Amino acid sequence: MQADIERRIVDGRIAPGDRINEYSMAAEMGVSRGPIREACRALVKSGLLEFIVNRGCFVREVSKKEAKDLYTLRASLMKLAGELLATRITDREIKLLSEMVEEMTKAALAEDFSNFYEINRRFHDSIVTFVDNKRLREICNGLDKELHLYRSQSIPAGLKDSDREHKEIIAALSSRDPQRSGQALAAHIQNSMSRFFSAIAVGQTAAVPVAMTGEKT
Amino acid sequence: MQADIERRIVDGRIAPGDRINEYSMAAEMGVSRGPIREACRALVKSGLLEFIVNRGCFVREVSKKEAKDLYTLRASLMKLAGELLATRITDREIKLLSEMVEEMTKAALAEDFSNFYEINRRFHDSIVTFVDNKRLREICNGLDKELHLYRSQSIPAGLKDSDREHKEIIAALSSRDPQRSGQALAAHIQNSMSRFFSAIAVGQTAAVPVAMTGEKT
DNA sequence: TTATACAAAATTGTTGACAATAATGAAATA
DNA sequence: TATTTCATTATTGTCAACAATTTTGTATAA
Repeated sequence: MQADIERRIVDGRIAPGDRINEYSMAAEMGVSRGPIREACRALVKSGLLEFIVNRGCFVREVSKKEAKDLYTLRASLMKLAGELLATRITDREIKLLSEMVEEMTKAALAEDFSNFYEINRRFHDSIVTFVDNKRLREICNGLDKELHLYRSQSIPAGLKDSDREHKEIIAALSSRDPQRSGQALAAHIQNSMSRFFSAIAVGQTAAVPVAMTGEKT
Repeated sequence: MQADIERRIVDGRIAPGDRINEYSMAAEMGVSRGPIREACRALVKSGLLEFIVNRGCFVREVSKKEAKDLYTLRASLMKLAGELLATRITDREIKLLSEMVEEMTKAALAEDFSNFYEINRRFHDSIVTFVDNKRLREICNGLDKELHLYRSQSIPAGLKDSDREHKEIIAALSSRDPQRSGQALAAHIQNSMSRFFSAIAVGQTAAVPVAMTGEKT
């Protein structure tokens, strides 16, 4: 239920700014409004929805400033994840991560972006899972979903750089060096942010007609 | 409504492990079960309640391992807060923080622990507020509340050390040195954790009769 | 034409009732 | 006595209806 609404938000079927109409949503899902309202309260707390009394729940519109703040947070937490994981990661876990990076390399070559992004998501989730700090994982995944609200119209950019950074993350974790691992992960998130904002900036200047067909800046 | 239930949990009127009886809670608050259920869904997402289908919501029981994980997270985020704040803090903000520390010093001398903790809470909230990263603030305050579930029976301990660390935080922020500020805040949280677990350990060995009058380990 | 006032419709807020499930306690059995 | 079975009770899950509020559309006036 909650996961269902979440999916609709994350994959863009409901766009930022849209209101969740309790009645329609309930009808679509074949339930009454009660469960919908309950699910929405949880999504508000997790940052995907905004709630205005007597007006309802709206899909969050994440501003550029907020997106930067979220990236900063995420970079800091992934740094922590790297530091903690370096001293406890198992060979098996390194192998699993390596395999994902290999798959991503292939997907990048095949220009299969949606597959790349899905593996990428799993890659980052695996890292925070291996750290074995439940709340860290929840928060990181929450931030990722929130950022997705901003990135939704994301342009695939810098896959080659991303790939190189993934390999450095694996190397750092394999060396079991906390500092290097933390640094590798923090840098990767910060670079992702840079790449994303660069891609956006290009889109704004070079592709104005497209950008003006209904998107928000 | 949600804040009301939250208060009951944080100040211990409802203890960890207790179930939220929707009907009684609704009656106590003079509303029906709907709004109570909605509020509880939010509190589940924020980590204060645990939800089991067909059995209801229970106040989280935070294990020692989880408490350590939360402290680790909080230390890392407060470090980030220090790093970010150092380069943007205003003289006025430094003054406000200094005043709180002074008040805490007084409260510590007067052995007014509840007052000390309230100012301490405001002190830490002010720091994350001044950083101007909304989500960082929300997460830090959330972690604090969650930790409160574990610390609820907290023994006042190391107020003098805590006071000294607060002064170093002020000094570090005043010097506008990101590294030093981050370090001061991270150390403060880590030391808080150490002090707390030491106090707990003492209670377990030296004060067993007291510890056995109904508390949980 | 624009602005305002007001009625109608849509939507959220809240409730009480009923269904489904789990917890409790008493009776029957070993 | 201890254990199991089963009916009773308590509690959560869901719903549909109504109240309160906001939004929308229309008619009126400047």
